[in-house]
Amino acid sequence: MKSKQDTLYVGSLAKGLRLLRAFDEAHSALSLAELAQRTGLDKSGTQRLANTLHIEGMLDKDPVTRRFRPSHAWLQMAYAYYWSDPLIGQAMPKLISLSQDLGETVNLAEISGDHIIYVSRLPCKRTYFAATIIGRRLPALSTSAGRAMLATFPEDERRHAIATWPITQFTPNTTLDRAQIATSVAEATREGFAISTGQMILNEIGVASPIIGHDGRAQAAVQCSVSAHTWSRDRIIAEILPKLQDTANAISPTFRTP
Amino acid sequence: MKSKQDTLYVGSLAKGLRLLRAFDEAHSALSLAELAQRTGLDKSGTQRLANTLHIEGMLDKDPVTRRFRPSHAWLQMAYAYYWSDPLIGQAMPKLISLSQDLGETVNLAEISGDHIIYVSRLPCKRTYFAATIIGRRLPALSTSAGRAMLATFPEDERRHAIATWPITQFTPNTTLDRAQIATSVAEATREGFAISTGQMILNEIGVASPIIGHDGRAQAAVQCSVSAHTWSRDRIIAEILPKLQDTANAISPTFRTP
DNA sequence: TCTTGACGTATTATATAATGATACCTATCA
DNA sequence: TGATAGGTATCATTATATAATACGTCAAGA
Repeated sequence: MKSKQDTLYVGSLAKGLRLLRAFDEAHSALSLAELAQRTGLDKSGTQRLANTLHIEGMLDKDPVTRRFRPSHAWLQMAYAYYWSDPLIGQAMPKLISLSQDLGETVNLAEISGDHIIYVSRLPCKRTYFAATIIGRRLPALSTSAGRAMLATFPEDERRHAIATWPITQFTPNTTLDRAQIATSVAEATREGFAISTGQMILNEIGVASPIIGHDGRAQAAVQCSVSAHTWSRDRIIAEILPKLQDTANAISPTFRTP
Repeated sequence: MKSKQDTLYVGSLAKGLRLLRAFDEAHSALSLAELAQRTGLDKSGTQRLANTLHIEGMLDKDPVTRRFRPSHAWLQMAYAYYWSDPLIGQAMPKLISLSQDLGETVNLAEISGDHIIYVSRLPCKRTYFAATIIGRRLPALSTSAGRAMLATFPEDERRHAIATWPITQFTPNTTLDRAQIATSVAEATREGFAISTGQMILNEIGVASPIIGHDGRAQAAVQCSVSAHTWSRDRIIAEILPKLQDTANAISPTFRTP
């Protein structure tokens, strides 16, 4: 086995993390054998690592099926994350007000490489499960929040991102044409917000307004998801957007004081 | 250094987890030295472990202050947790309806040893930060949710818990007298719900209704937090409780089908 | 009822990979 | 300018993780 950068790199720890990452939406409870298969580790190693994680309280083990599952510790990690994110403390009360005001689902998204990640979600309507829980990562180019943020980046960076960042087709309407995305982002640069339709799920419209940092770049965006059945583009711009932008702007100034 | 259970236990992995656990609400960004101090590991070890976690994307490193912070991966872990919790998928849409219906903050709590942990939170009003984020662990005996769940346990277990589980004084009103807690839990056993005042924060009232599993024990509870300034005990029981219990009951049956 | 195979668990000899001491570098402050 | 503290890099040593193997258990199929 190879070390990525010898001597400052602890392989066993990295392997343990591989086990943790083996769990996702499609793999919520894994047997030892599945764990071994998904991580590419051998049986013995998986056994030892999984046992260690179990003893340390990172994995629960069903006493009858012998399957491992994420433990409550995984939620505590989110808790610790929230305290460490300089944005979230500022944003939270304002997002709550906004969601109550709009009566629609409000999200806070941050950029995470070439994806966005939903850091906070305040669902107001029944939607599909994945839209109600935090930590979801989506290709930035396919989301209103991602486009709104990207729109604040320097032009060359923007162009590079549009050309290279990944796109996954979620619905028949997911925009795969990068030229079209470029248009959408350019519009967002001009207008200061992004709007997208049916990218993740059909008949869902997303609007997003960037939260601008001290350097002019957005690290985050306030986003709102509504149903196309009850909302038109014009009405969104007239009724939702102003409040959305006010909220985003209200969060911006205090972010990372210089 | 000693292994807890020789040979099936990987010490380096466990130490790496110690680093992760060093982050909490009071320690959101740690320098190498602080990390070493908080984990009790030596400088070299901390360096290697922290580096590994950084390379693997578990810790972000501020390039200027050189401090480590939880990365977005910590939120992804919460995401994976949600898919693995058999209760949450059932509960989520019903909790959303409830919170919209009540216009008050609704939480889903689960038992976690002698604590409760908030698994889902739907804040509807501005409150203190910690009440808006998931993953918070609180002593079960000091919370309405904890008492509501405990109330469904067999009597000897209940008695043992009341006698031994930890209590932390958060406010001047936090009940420290275990006899009083016993009374409160007994009442919850009779009535099928628990109500508590000013345990975590002054002028906050919590009501909780247990979600009963197939074995008659509650693994979770639906909880609602309101302000004592606008709500009386009687009005809570008249207006909030019925809906709260309906929701809890609606979640129960499908939980862990036999 | 016996055979087979898949899976979880336990043991052990071996050498790899984690270790911790030490030295180096870079800031900050007196 | 010198001293201190904190971060970074190097290296010999052996403790510790490893992978092979063997054992136990259960369920399916013949």
